[in-house]
Amino acid sequence: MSRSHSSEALEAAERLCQERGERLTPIRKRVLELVLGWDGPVKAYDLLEALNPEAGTAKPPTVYRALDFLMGLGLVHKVEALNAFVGCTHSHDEGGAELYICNNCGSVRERHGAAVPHNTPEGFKIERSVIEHFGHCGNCNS
Amino acid sequence: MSRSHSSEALEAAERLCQERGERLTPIRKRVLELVLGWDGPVKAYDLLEALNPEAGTAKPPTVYRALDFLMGLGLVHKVEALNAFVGCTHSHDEGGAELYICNNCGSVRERHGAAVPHNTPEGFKIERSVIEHFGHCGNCNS
DNA sequence: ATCCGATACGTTATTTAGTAACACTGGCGA
DNA sequence: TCGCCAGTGTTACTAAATAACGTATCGGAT
Repeated sequence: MSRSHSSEALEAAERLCQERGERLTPIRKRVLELVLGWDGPVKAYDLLEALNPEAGTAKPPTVYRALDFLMGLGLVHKVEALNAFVGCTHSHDEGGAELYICNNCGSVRERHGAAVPHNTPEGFKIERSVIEHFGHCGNCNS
Repeated sequence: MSRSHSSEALEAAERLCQERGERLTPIRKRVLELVLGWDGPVKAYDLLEALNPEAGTAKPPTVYRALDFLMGLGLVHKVEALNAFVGCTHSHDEGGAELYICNNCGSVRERHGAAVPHNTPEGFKIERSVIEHFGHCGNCNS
């Protein structure tokens, strides 16, 4: 399960913030750690709960604001079909990710770059794509 | 705006139900009509509202049940990123649709068949794909 | 120094989405 | 005619997300 070292991702986050003149505040950092360390996609309210003993009594806006910020940086993606969030270690530059989500173990694999639609309607200019594949990963269907 | 004749789609729905031994009850039919006739993706609670003067006081389960049924038949798709629903006139057989949604006018175009991912993780078996492109349609970006 | 504006965070409340659980009904086959 | 069952009604609740406004903190300009 995507439990890759989050420490390097955190450093990447720091760097990214520097570059962009953004601030990786304690809350944002903590949320990022939680998302990265989570076993599969994580719900906002689960994050909230995880956040709470340690951060007083955080409320929904707190976690949603942090998530929005991190998504803006491309460090976190939302899984639209699950209303859940996944961390991203690639430090890619924009251009939506393509997600492969295992229904069995919850693991998420991420791919980038243009599974270019072959069949775009005449004149349609794509600005954002949501691409989420659900199924069974190599471990779970063997 | 996808205001194509819904009458033929309704007939197709009738046929489909016959084939499968399902029943296109008044509520289901009415919901399908509403979705097909709607200007762009429609929210469940807007359907509920539209349903209400005419159908007594429908409650959420009523509309969600109808939508689930219609999705099962492939006559309605959910736009995951919007928590909204769109009608489908293609009478295709399964195999998730690929949606092009205009951020400006709300129109939705639908495509089928395999924008086959070029980059699937080793061993991953896809069972369901959510593919939603947002941007501007030909009418709106010209 | 201190004032200012901007950014982030706290807090309350509300809206929007979706489902669980159970009761009722009407048709249809045994 | 009995009993099943799919469909619907109904109540209540959980989950997801945001609006609106108040408060704190930091950095730069005066």
